[in-house]
Amino acid sequence: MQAALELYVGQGFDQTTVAEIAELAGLTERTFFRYFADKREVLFWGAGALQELLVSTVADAPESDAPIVAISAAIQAAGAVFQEQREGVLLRQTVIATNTELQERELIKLASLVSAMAGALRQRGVAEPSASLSAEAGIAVLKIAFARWIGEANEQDLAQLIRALFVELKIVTAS
Amino acid sequence: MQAALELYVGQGFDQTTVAEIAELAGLTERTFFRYFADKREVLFWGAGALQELLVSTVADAPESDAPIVAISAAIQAAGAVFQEQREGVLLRQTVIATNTELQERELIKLASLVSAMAGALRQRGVAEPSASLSAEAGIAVLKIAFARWIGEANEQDLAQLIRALFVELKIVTAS
DNA sequence: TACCTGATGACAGTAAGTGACATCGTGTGC
DNA sequence: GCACACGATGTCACTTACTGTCATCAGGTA
Repeated sequence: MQAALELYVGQGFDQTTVAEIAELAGLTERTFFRYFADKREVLFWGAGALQELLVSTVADAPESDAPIVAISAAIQAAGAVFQEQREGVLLRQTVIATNTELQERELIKLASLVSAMAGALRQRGVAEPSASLSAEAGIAVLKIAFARWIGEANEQDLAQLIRALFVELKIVTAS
Repeated sequence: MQAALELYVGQGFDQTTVAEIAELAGLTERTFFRYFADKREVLFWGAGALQELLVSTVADAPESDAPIVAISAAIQAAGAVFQEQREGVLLRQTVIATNTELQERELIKLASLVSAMAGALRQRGVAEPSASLSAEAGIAVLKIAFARWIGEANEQDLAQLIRALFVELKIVTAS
């Protein structure tokens, strides 16, 4: 992972071959593919942990919380994690921004988060389509908040940005 | 396109080589790649037209319409198009459902629709983040409505399903 | 000591995608 | 009627991601 990220950042994702990564890491190309399904997957190793965080946060929310409130709590928790690792997150994102296939991979990971959160809501007794709608709304907020958090120089608090966007979403959909 | 779809449906996307498609279509592999950036893109030829429909529907909505109302109209218009071509849409979707990379491609097309609609809203004077939030909400509704429309045997009206989901979204986010 | 097992290497092969150049058919100006 | 320009296609060589298969090797166990 370290070798791959180093090369992706240094010379670009497209310009980096798996052979180079393997050599830098001191192993074989074949071994690389035993750990990562493809060249892209290296950048999404943390997705599993993120999903667990979201699911457990939704699951552990107070029973009285409405679906969207539980989702909001989960997204904020995710935001806090990003905030803690700002440097690494920014680096990773600069790489992703340069390559379409990486953006595709990121989107399917987000879609997986939606499914997982919707499942966690259903576990709480929330019916469809409310569960899916809430989960989708949460990821939509995360996407926009994340983009702003990265795009703007002045470092805002991501969790706070997320809260503000949930409020804005409420206003926008109320019309 | 016809040759590719035929083969994808008949023997599966993964099992179909570009060489086969080219042969069936009576041209060269190289020529195939002059028309389609990759093997996946064939299935998304209509994305451009869909985007135009969404953008123009948003643009042409009455000035008095709130952002979410304009978005709702656009998504319903898209739904109507799908409804008209139900057979083809279903066929296409069975192919996409079998392959992860196709799902990724579909997601990035949807993300492109979000950007386009958000742009159309900004053109109407809607500020960020309202524009992006509304557009994201609209695509979220479309995704869920589409999944239900396809998944259930009893053929419901897609536009109607979409309308119901916008209402549900309003309720869900109001909490 | 024999053995089992999980991780890695070695190697051959498939197929997607790209770049460079040749060819061909069609229309246009003269 | 002819030379020419140009867009579309074919040809070919090449890179590289990814896969299947078998050999090897190190560490732990009976």
